[in-house]
Amino acid sequence: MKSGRRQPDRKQKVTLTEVAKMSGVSEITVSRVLRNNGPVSTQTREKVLEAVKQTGYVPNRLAGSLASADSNLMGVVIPSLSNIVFPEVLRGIHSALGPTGIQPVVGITDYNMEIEEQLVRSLLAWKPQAMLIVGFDHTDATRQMLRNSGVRVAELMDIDSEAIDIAVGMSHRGAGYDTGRHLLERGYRKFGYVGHDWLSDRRARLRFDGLCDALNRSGLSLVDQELFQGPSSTMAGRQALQALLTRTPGIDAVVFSNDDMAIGGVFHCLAQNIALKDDLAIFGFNGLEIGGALPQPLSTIRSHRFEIGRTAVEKILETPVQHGAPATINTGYEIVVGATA
Amino acid sequence: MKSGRRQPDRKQKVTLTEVAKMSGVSEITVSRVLRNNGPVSTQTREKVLEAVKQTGYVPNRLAGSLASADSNLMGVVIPSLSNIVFPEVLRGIHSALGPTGIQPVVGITDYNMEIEEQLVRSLLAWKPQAMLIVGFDHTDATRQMLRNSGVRVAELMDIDSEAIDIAVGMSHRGAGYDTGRHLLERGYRKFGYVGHDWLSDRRARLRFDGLCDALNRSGLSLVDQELFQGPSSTMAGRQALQALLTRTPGIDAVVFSNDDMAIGGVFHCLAQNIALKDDLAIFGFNGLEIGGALPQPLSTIRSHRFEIGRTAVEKILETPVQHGAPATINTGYEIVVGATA
DNA sequence: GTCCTTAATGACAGCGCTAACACCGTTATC
DNA sequence: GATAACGGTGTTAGCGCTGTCATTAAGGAC
Repeated sequence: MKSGRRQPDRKQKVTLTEVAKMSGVSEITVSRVLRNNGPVSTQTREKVLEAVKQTGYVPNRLAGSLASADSNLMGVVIPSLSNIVFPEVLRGIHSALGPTGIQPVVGITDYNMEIEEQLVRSLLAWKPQAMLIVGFDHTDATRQMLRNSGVRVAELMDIDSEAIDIAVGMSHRGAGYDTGRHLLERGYRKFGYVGHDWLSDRRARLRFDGLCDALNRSGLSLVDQELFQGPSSTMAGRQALQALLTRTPGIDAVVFSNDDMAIGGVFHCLAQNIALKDDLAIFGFNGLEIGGALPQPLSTIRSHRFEIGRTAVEKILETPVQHGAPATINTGYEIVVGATA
Repeated sequence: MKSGRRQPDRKQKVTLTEVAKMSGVSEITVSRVLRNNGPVSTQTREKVLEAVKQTGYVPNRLAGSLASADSNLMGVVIPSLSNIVFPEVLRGIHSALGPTGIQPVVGITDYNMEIEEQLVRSLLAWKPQAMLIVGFDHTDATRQMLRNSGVRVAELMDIDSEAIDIAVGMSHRGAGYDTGRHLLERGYRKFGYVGHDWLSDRRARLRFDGLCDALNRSGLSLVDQELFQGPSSTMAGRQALQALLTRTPGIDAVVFSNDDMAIGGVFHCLAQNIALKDDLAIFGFNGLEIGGALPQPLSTIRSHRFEIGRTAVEKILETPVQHGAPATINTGYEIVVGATA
């Protein structure tokens, strides 16, 4: 038992030292074998690998990363997992991370900037290779920390503001605007809006602004709107549409804050025998798979959530440190014509 | 510039040493202040905090964890993010982890046991506090590593096999069986099944087995089944139901592998004017929110995905090391009667 | 044979932090 | 007034690994 003053039985069971002793070489040689780094004879390599197998040695990355100042972790900060879009972004991140051996450490802010700050602080403590974070709404302290960290930072989803380092996403204002144009071109004139909590979803707000903008330019404005306090959901969309139509008859097109809500709207129409598109146009946002499987495919805008995650990781790994000028990558969006508008 | 042989500009910018010097105390005192650990006078504490603020010091957890053999990381291994249930489990995990300051490190296996092994290996290298992993299908090496690691291991979702340490989930066999009983009691007799890839979804297979079991005990068996090669999706469910009904008319109840698929089935019926429940019963699994928002709420079984994640973390944090006997926690399920069966 | 290069290995210091113990001065205890 | 107890602080020695340089042996060039 070696132990100096430390507990004899700390967590670590087998260390490099043991493997080195067993295979009759130095620690650094074992390290070289394991990392495939530096010249090692085939003989030695085999001896070492044999010893590794025998001992069941598991390297300690904490020690490794500390010694080499290179952690192979990536911080990921997202507001929520309830909204389907973020798991999809995560998928994209994972897909790009797969081959690199980098592991994501995920934090959830619940749309709270204080929690986000806290989270960024503790993620940076792991000396991550890079940080991915959703949106532009951060406290000054958060922005400060991210800038000072020196690691690459990607702000995801949105490109309507200036990035700390790089931003990867699409213009939500533009999407809202194009939604309005699309519906106007199809002859709709009496617009309603059904949305969810704006405080937490700044991007929904941007789309709303874009929509209003498009209407205004045609001398129109929203006839009525219904905002649901809380996260978006199908049920909320269904109920909100009912409320809206009851309060304000005559509306011929309703734009929803996203597909979840819009599908709820579709369900309301199905239940009430309201003819989609003819009696009432319904328009969503996101382009979820389920919208395309509806009896009448949902008219919506497809955002490229998976690509946002993947692209961000790819871009960030190209250059390991922050270069001066912030950049923006537009992953775009496209209108899905569908059959509900 | 201190630097010995190392690069003068490694990643770390400000260290404890700097903060200590600036505030005129020793490193350990700074450490104590920052960890709120050990007695420190208010005066000293303030001096230190001031210096921390001035320097923008960010602790290095790699070093801290190495020194204290205690990492505050938790490994999480899930098969996929495409299937909505796993993000919900993740939510549960996050919710329980929130107050503890432990960060999850997430790995995705894509339902591949080799990748899983690889992933477990590299997650264990971070000396996590515990490991959460979905299901019981692991390679021997994976099981070995998990057992030897000494850290708590929770296997999630399923409780139909013996756990390495603890299992948290529900009986999928039982859910399938109860689905069958429920439909039989309602007088359905000609059963069809629509499912997705069994290779990747062992739990769907267990439910299927349970269903068949229930039918057999009533002297019945499936009339026909349609398996979709690939991940579950609403569109797949819709198309598969169509195929099934075309091939085998006269079926009066179809059990789907999950709600995604079942909702696709509902959409098919809506599009074809097939009267749900009367002409054809549709039954899902999961109890997704959207099923309840349909014009006719989906009949299904609610699994407690969020609770599985939360409970697993809570249980695992109660006792920090593996105790001998494997345990099982049943989070249960319940039938949601709905209006489609 | 000399010089140079390259492959293979090792010695050593140190990454940034914390556990363990030691120490000092002050106050409480009798 | 001696002893104990405690708050507050520092010294020291690592945690387990890898970067850097040194060393040896084995070829190749000429």
